[in-house]
Amino acid sequence: MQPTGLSKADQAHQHVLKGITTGHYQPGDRLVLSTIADELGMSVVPVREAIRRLQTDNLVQFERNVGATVTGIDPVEYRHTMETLALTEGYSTAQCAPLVTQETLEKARGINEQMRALVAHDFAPEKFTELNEQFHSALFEHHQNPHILDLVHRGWNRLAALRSSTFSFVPSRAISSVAEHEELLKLIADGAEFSIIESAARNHRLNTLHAYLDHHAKSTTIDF
Amino acid sequence: MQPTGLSKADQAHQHVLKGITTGHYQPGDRLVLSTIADELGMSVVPVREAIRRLQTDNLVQFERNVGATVTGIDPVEYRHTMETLALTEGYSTAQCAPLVTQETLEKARGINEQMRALVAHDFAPEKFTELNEQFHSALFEHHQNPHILDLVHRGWNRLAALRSSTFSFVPSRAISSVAEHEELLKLIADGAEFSIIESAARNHRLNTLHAYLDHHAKSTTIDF
DNA sequence: TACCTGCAAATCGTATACGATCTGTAGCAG
DNA sequence: CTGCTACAGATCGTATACGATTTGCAGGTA
Repeated sequence: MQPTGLSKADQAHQHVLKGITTGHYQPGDRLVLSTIADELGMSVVPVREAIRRLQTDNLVQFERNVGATVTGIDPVEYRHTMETLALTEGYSTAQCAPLVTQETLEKARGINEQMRALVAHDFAPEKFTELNEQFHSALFEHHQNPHILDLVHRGWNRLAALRSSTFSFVPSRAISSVAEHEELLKLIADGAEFSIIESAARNHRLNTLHAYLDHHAKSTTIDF
Repeated sequence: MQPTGLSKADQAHQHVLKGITTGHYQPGDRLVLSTIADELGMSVVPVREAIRRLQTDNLVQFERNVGATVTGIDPVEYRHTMETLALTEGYSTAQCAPLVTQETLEKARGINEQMRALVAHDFAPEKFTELNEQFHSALFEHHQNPHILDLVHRGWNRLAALRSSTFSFVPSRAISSVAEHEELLKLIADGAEFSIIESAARNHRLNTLHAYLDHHAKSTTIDF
């Protein structure tokens, strides 16, 4: 075999992570160690390690002597995740702004135009969310602080796992989102100062969150 | 035995974490699974899990088929850690500000006075750092978002592990620090708005970082 | 019917055993 | 003396086996 193929624990990690993000494992599903081990043709030990890694990312809940379940779409959890992402991504975007090249700027504009077209014609929440991630990735991906970059990635992973794309529930938010993207790009292109860009990027995400919360408040009586 | 004592993996985790924060394990030390397992009278499996957990917190570095070492005092890592903590703690402090009770405020003032006394009389960096953590904990501990609170805690853990208390290298920073604490308390007591408190708390930590960087730049020729 | 008791199945937690990989060193060739 | 090779020790990676805990259900009792 290859001298440095991934360790089995890594394989298991990727497998389960993919299963969660693609929706093969639905929130609430149980993740039985032995079952997954059989599927991958390995013993339970590496699988166990993979599950625990996912646990620290809050992608699965783990109860001792009972087992692991995929973390559910708890509205409270959604709020916490979005808030954390607003914080980290906002900072990250602001700090990367001076480093954004003309080329990257163009790329981001292109993605945003695709999003605009999608909104106008046949809106598909999943595709929109995917483009949305690409758009933001382009703006923060070159962050110099690996810790913060890692936090941003974890946030996106968690959102993907929740599959609770706000745009599914609140399509109208997509329009504002595209407009805010354009504004953000303008700020970056103009070389706006750090705090301006940070709060723009942060509020952009918080606005999406609030759109969801407003929508949710109308469809349930439970206040959270 | 107790029906639900900690699992051995948890015991191992706590043991090694404590070893790192207390300095029993120094940065750069190797953490050999079998050795630790013997010390704790358990097999290597739980120890392995504990080490990997510490790895995701960036407290140890792990190389496949080689082993784990305690993360060293890399100035670059220190900067990244402090920057991340500035971000998360600043936000956390700002969001908790409206919830801070009169009682908590008094407690924080008391701690800060102890710090002031320490600076005036026999300055001890370790004690000062400990009080510093207590001071800030009081202000953010009731944060509603567990994700962010967790990030703050991880930051502090990492700092404790690095043991690279800025105040050891730059004692003069301690004086400014106490003054900034007082300012921060005043802002909270006066009910200053969110962004004011956030940037005050963030900059307070960044100032400590910069004090360290300036000091370090003078004592080495390596620019980073 | 409602509730308690006890057993059995499922599942996780850990120990032990063995194979895989890396690192350092001793020995040999040039 | 220098550089390469081969071997031995150390350490991790994983499989297998067994014990511990939880859960659910069946059966009995009030």
